[in-house]
Amino acid sequence: MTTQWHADSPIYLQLYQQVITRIIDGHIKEGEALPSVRTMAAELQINPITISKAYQMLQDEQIVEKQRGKGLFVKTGAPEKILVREKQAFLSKDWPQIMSQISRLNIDIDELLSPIKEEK
Amino acid sequence: MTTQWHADSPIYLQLYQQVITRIIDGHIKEGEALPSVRTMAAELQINPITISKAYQMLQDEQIVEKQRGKGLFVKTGAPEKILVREKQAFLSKDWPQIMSQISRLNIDIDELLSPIKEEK
Amino acid sequence: MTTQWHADSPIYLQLYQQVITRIIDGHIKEGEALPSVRTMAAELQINPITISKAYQMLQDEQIVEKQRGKGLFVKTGAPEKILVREKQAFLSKDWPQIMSQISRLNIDIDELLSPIKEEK
Amino acid sequence: MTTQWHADSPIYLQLYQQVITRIIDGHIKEGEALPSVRTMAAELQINPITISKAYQMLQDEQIVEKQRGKGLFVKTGAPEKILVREKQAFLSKDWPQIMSQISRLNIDIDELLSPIKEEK
DNA sequence: GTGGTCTAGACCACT
DNA sequence: GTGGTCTAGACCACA
Repeated sequence: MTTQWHADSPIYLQLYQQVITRIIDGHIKEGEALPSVRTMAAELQINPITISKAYQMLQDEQIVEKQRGKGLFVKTGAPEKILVREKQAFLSKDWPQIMSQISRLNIDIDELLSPIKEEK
Repeated sequence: MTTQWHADSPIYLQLYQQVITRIIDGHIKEGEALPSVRTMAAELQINPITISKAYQMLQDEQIVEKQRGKGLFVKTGAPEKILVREKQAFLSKDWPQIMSQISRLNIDIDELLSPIKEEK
Repeated sequence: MTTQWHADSPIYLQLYQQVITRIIDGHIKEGEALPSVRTMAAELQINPITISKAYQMLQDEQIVEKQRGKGLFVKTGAPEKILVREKQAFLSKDWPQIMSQISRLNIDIDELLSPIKEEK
Repeated sequence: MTTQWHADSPIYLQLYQQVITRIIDGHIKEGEALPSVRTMAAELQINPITISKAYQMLQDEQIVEKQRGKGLFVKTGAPEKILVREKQAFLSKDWPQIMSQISRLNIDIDELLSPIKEEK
């Protein structure tokens, strides 16, 4: 997991989001283990506490579970669960804001989408 | 200017964004004065320094100019300038991220847009 | 006296400096009157108090004197007096700072002066 | 960093200028950290917020970057960048004014420079 | 009246 | 430990 951090959001959140993404897209599968805090910390050159914070969030949200002495494992059903949750969040929170932003800036939606339509 | 603050971003930034919005939509016009720091502070029940911080940003970005002893005034050309700047920012930064998010979550674009199409 | 104000120094100081300059370069001569506060204020679209402040400085420095009921008049000997004073101030305060700035920025003096030498 | 404040410009600006100077002259090098806000505040007997204000300017100007939770570090390339910027500012803004001042006061340039020539 | 600066002290998020 | 934000209250320069 190679990464470049951007300054605007806390590292632990960026890391959290990355793990989420990798679970959704199948890079990390149900039942698989996450890299250990130490491994991760070494690889990403990051303070272990920061890693822990991200991992803690994943536990709090029931996405991974701790197996004592072994590490953290992706729970069964987690990928779908995440996908559904993120979709809902996007549709109910992000998208309305995006739409209002678009109309506020007087941007033409069709123009935004034309490149995509062409792909079809 | 009635307002409800949300916790996730600093007040001075929210205030800054609000002024920007009110300039874009024409509530505050070119050459007009912003409400004085003290007025604003009293009205919004906020520390004057917090207001100053927002106003300072607007000066730094050449959106507003100080007339010594009189107050802050919207510079001529500012509304268009802001609009262009925000549009560009949206198209080059926000929108690509939104698109990648949409494809990442495997969301159907037509579904997103159906409510809008119906408006037409 | 047509003028464009710049924001970085107070108007009354800019005005003061202008009068000084016009006395040095002979536009306003010994014994001549300054435009009245009111005239000046109307012409420059400036608060009369601001004009007064500049005029007061000129009185304090014995450059002009009040003739009751008539106005302010440039004292005899004022032009030379100013010239000497400003020269001294420049040589003892400004110039040393300029020199240190030049060396700090590692600027070549000859390069600065080449355009001038050519004039000769 | 020992300092004596002068009254005519705000402390945070003087501090800002000092840091700039120390970066140009190599006392603070690329990649190095600035003294922490608290350290500086204690050392200079100044309110931390005042320090922050100076540091904020340095960030806004891309001279220094924040490493979250670690402190502020001089960006690579910053020293040259600053030097170039300051030189340009001097040549395009300060120097012309100086020259006009010199001619206005009818000062002989060679006389100004004679002490320097002798150094050679 | 206007905005700008500074202090003292508190609280927060991040690493 | 780091910087960022906010408050309450004071003082100043400017018009």
